[in-house]
Amino acid sequence: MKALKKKDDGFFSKVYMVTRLIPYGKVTSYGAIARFLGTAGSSRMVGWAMNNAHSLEDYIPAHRVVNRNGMLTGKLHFPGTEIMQQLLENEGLTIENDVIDDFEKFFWDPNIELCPDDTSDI
DNA sequence: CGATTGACGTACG
DNA sequence: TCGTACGCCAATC
Repeated sequence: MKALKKKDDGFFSKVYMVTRLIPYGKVTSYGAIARFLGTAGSSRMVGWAMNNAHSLEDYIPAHRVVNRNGMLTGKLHFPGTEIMQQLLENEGLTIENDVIDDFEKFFWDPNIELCPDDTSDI
């Protein structure tokens, strides 16, 4: 059964997995991911994972992950100060004053979309 | 090896 | 209602 079980080495792998699953034109929050992983209070780790994501070979759409307020807090960490905003706008979102307009409208909750029940076995 | 930091979130005053 | 303090876990200095 281990084969079926992804046995994510840890918190980070899960974060990357979920982040990669974020559909085009959608965004999510660190807290949502953290909660999906079962560690709602460890939202900080999600941010750390994003920081480490730059070293990953896999492409991690970190620009689709924002804070609870829908603010592009991590945009400063991108190669360009406006890269994150540009990417989101390219996906059809509207960024105003570094804040996503209608954030909840584009919000993508992994707990709902990914069916947490499935992860129980996978 | 110990202390600090870190792309957040929640609780409390 | 707004501002400040604390907690989470891992990585870095």
